[in-house]
Amino acid sequence: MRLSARTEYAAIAAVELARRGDAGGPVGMKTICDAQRVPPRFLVHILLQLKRAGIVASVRGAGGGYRLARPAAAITLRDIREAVEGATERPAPLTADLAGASRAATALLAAWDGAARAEAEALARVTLADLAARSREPGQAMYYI
Amino acid sequence: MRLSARTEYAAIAAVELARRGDAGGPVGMKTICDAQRVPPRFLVHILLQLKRAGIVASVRGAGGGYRLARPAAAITLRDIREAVEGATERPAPLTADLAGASRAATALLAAWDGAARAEAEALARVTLADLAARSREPGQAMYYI
DNA sequence: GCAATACATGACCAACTTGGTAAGGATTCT
DNA sequence: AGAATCCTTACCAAGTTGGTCATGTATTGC
Repeated sequence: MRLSARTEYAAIAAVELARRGDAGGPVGMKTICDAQRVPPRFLVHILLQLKRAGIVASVRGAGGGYRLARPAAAITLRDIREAVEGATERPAPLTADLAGASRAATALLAAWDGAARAEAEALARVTLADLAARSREPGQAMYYI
Repeated sequence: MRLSARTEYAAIAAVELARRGDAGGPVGMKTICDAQRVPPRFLVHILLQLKRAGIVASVRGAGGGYRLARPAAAITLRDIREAVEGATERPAPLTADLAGASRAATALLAAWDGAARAEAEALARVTLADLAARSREPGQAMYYI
């Protein structure tokens, strides 16, 4: 799985919003950037995409900022990835001339799609609430590469 | 899951080789291209990658061509994708400054990695032998998008 | 030996994507 | 009014992708 910087930043920001919750009013971009070392000029665009996808909501003006548009338990990593990368869930067939599409190509396409589905389902099982909770657990085992 | 043209072509070519089997000697590039509508000049490079990865073997000279280097049942789509796209299996963390890596980032990384693993395992379950057999089944249900 | 066949290799290129910056506009609070 | 903060569009450098081209090298058949 290839992970773009946009997607990673989007997830980091969303988890940060989930961690802060609704109390304390909306969270400013600056706060997120400071906490997570994300280039602010870039995060603007990403948050905008999340907003258009209905994942976050914004409050303009002084004292404004962002909050999650839905409960953290109702937002998954899959939602976030789709919001940022577009719903390119399913691998498009190169061999689009359907008449000549060999059965081999058909079988292949089904296989690619199965893998894409497996990945998407794995992402759909992780909610922002999970991640926020996990990020608060003390003494958690470090994740090593 | 994003699927590059290289990967798709590589898989198509590999399945074609599996379909033809070892009888009849090596299969020429031209044969593959004609059967599957792949630009020949491009396929050269892809087959070379597959060769370097030990997935196909080549025979040079007149009457030469390609064949699978291993039994079709021992080659999976995962092998092919890794051969072509490089073993970029695991999403690299942007927040590589480990000391400051928040627990949130750590939890996220584990989640991304889980999804990548799920996808890779799904691909590893599909062998070229499966695909070749499936491509020979008559009256198979068409795969619609 | 020679020509034809067919893989091998590296250079090159246009188009697109990615990651990020810049600047000005709109909205709200004080 | 003025400061804070989000919104929008435009722009840009660098890398990746999807190919093409030219040329080299190995093998077979005559």
